[in-house]
Amino acid sequence: MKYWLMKSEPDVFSFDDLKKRPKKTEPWNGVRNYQARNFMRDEMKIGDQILFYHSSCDIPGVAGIAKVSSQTYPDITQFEATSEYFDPKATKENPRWFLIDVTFMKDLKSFVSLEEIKKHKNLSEMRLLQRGNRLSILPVTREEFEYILKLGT
DNA sequence: GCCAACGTTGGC
DNA sequence: GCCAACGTTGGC
Repeated sequence: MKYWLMKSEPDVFSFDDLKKRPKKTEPWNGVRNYQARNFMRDEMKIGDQILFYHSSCDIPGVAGIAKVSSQTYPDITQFEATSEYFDPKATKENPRWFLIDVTFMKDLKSFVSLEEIKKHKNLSEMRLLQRGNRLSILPVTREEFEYILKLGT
């Protein structure tokens, strides 16, 4: 099993929004970055655990725990001409963008802010903290995942 | 709103 | 295939 951190802007789609979805599940559509796509297409498997991270907001940080709940499949928004995620170069025979479904797994007792994460030496190697890392999906080690889980408990 | 970092695009 | 220009991300 692998561990991941997935960023979402809470104004657009927050951890609470995920909990309110039917089956507490959301297809992670709209990713248009190849590295992030490759993670979803090639590496993320059902049952992998996810730190659900709020970005571009007043207090960035990990809001809760989710999990991967589907195998990879094409992001349908790439075919929809009216979608903001429409990609004219993608075809159904040859889709360009893939995703997985994300499902709510559990709440944290307390939000683990980016500020808090930065205080802990054990987390200093996290890709999240490395310079210029703007990827919306990042791998996390088991140790980092468990450490953050503990901070939030 | 600023700006560093970096991905993408397109002309050559 | 290079690289300048441009766009986006995201913390501050």
